[in-house]
Amino acid sequence: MPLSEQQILIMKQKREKILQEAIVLFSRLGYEGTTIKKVAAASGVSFGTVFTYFENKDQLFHAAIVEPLEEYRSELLDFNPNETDVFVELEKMVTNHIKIFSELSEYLSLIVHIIGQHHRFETTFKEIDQFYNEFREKLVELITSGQDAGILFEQEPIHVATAYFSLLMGIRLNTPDGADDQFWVNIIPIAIQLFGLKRS
Amino acid sequence: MPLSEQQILIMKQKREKILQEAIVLFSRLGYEGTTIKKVAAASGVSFGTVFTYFENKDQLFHAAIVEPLEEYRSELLDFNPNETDVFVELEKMVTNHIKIFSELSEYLSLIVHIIGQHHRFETTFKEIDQFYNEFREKLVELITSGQDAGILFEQEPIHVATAYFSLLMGIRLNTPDGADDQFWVNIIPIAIQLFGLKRS
Amino acid sequence: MPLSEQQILIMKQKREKILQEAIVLFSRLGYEGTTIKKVAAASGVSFGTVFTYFENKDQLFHAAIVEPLEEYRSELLDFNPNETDVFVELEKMVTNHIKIFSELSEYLSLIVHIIGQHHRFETTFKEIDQFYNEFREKLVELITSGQDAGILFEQEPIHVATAYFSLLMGIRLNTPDGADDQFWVNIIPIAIQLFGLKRS
Amino acid sequence: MPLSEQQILIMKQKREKILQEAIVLFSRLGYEGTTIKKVAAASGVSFGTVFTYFENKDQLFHAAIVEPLEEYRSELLDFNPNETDVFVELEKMVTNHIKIFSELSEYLSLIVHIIGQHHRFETTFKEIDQFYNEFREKLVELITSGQDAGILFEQEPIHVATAYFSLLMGIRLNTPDGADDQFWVNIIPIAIQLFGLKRS
DNA sequence: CATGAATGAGGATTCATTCAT
DNA sequence: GATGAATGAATCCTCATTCAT
Repeated sequence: MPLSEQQILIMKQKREKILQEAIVLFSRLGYEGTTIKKVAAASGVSFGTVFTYFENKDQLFHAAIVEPLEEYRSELLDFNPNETDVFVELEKMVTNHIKIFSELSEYLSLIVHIIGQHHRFETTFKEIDQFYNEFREKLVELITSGQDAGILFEQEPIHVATAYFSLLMGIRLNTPDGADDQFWVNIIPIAIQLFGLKRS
Repeated sequence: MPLSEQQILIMKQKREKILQEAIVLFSRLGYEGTTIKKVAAASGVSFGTVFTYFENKDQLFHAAIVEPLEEYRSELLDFNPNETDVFVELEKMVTNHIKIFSELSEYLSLIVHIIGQHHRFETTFKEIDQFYNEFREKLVELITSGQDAGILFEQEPIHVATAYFSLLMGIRLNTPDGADDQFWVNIIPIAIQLFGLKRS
Repeated sequence: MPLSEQQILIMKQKREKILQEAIVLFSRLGYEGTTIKKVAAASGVSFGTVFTYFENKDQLFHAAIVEPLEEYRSELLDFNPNETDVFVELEKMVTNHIKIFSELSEYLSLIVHIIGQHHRFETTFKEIDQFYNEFREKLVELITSGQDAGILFEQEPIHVATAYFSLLMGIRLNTPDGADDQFWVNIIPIAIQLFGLKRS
Repeated sequence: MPLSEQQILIMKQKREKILQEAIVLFSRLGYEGTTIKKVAAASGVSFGTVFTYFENKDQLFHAAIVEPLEEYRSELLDFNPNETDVFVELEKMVTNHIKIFSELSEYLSLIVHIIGQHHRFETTFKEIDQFYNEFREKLVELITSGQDAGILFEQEPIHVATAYFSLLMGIRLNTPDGADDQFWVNIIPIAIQLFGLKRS
């Protein structure tokens, strides 16, 4: 007797709830600081139920990293590296990225947690690293376009891409969650400078 | 019976050794991942000896963060915000900072560990935050000098300072330990751009 | 709505299947090593179904011991203690017993498991013990017959019976499952010696 | 500062105490039925202390099997297979073996526990099996001597050895701990019969 | 009746901390 | 001061059992 659609939906939601709470806890308390007990309490399920949805703590952690990564991937890669008007595209892209990062909060702490301890979380780290490289490659294309079009100063594109991503991450890391929107808006032109936009 | 000078020296060295190994372990394995036993083994002292020098694990952790911070503080604040030739001072400063950060490695992971989890390590975090503010304030002075002298574009100085520090941290975080010196040299001009240097 | 005959048959078979697999698992893995999940998987039924047929794990365990015991009881007691030709009867009996024990394998491990831990499985142990006594009593009759007839040396019959049963059990226990038939045949005359058969 | 002799002695005794209690518990309750908590309580030490002396439960179990085995090995192998007077040697040996087995009690249940579940305790089982083979080989020598000397009937020696050991084990297994000495004495002549002693 | 999600008690193990030597 | 044995709280995980569907 298979589960009813209703049941399946409830289970999906329960799994999602556990995962969301796990992300928050992992990012605030780290891997060891987060206990299954805490995750269960935060999710409003019993201790054992966490294990119904995730085989073990490691797997929960892995899922907490990787599943949201997929969502962010498309959002962050949503720019056209071959756009003719590089200036406009760049501004649009940075604005978008800043917005995304400003809302990332908890999750980014988690990512940083992994990067900072990649020795420990190798498998998971690799997935992040792969996205990181993908992201930079697409940025390189855009930067090269801009340099070819004479809109950007000549700089090694990969280094610019690295610096740009690092800036986004560093700022998000150094900025308390409560920062107002204006702060993030102010950062936009500063970040754009990294690309070496020629001022007319 | 007072300890001989010899004794005191040996004890100082022992404490220092334990602290150094603790920094490495904490940064690689995180707070919970690091055990006193591991610290003792790495330092070549017995288990109980760690407690002779540090009251408990928390205190050891705190010391592992705060004590090196003092060293880095003076190194990082070693620039003159009122220098007449802002351009030269800026270049010197950035070069110096990049050098420091490129060598920071293990320790910075630790700092990031704390920042990412400031909820957990409040007291320790405050000390880092205080340095962070001090650093930015001094940068603001320099940036303002540059803007007043017409060498830098007008931008909100505090945001530039924030972005600059974030960039340093973000890059160090995203760069594997083995990166060669040339990489870091290449970052220098890109970082300088953040300050809005007018190109002639 | 009463169940159809068909239904009842299917259920009986299902119960039997579960019990058989439980016997195998209990004997290989012990009581705690055997989980309901494993039993369910081995029986091709779902987890909860096991509880449809057996109230709880203890009951399943008890059934796994006791139900086959009934089968073996009649097989093992199938000899005539008052037979005139004790020699023939003895040989027939031992041959039969050896055959039964050689095929017992898994199940006997289980019995031994209980005997070895009678403190834990008291109720179940008593059932085994009762059969043990019944078996020995009937053996005593046969032995007494033989001694009275002057075919067997005088020895305390109950001790001979005890030794005989112990031998059967000990051999089965010490012999790997794969032993060939010849081995078991070779044991027959050796076992018979226990009874003190006068050699002519 | 090394531990004092006094300390070392106390520790040795403590380890021995834990091991002894573990043997009793393992044999009464089986592997899973025995918990570290119970072992600790029975030994009068705290929970964590058990782990000071034994790395984990598996190791404790292994030690509980193997360490006494060494003691019993020499006791059980203490007979001369080349003795001229096989009859005397045989009687002496059996008497000795019966005595040992009668006192073995708890420990033998443990051995049986392993043998009955050799699938699960492979490494440990191998050590027992090795002793088993060693014991039978030495018995074979004695039996062969007896047959060569015309004192024993011709029977396949290895099978006799197997049956003899099985008898010892089976009896010990089927006999409650409280059995009086007389019972064991009575078993001696019955056991000797297995060897096929020619009656004069 | 069959299924399998939910629950939480119980078990092995780790580890910070204490303290006697 | 140095050592490491003793302790037990806290953690992850398993699993029997319940019960809604």
